[in-house]
Amino acid sequence: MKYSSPPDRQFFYAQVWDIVRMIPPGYVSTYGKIANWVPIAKTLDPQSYRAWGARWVGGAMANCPSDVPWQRVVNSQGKISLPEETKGFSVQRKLLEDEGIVFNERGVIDLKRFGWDGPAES
DNA sequence: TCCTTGACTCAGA
DNA sequence: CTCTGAGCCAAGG
Repeated sequence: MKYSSPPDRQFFYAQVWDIVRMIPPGYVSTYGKIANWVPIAKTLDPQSYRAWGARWVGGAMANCPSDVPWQRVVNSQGKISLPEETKGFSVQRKLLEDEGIVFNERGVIDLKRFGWDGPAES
């Protein structure tokens, strides 16, 4: 069956955190890319992973240890993936600006300029 | 056990 | 550029 083996949430999160910790200051990555860099459990259907991996990464960010630079993870549009009125939004934006990342008028980060290419590129 | 909800992404209009 | 719909797992109430 497609989802016979439930993903090990703890393990998945740990892998995500490891990758996020590799993002250099002043750069950002996206949920989707990170999901791609995490090895897919062989028991997991690739199609489901494609549809849910990014959200699981989001879940990992929501539960990350304090040593993980979660603020360097944004959505594929280059925007902070949190409601603007929340505390988290302002915290994330400030942390990123302190690292030198620039937001345009619409609150969008230029991924061409600040996007990180991944573990392999480092 | 059923129902809701979630830090997503991509294609199409 | 903005908005919509589809994709479809898992934890928690």
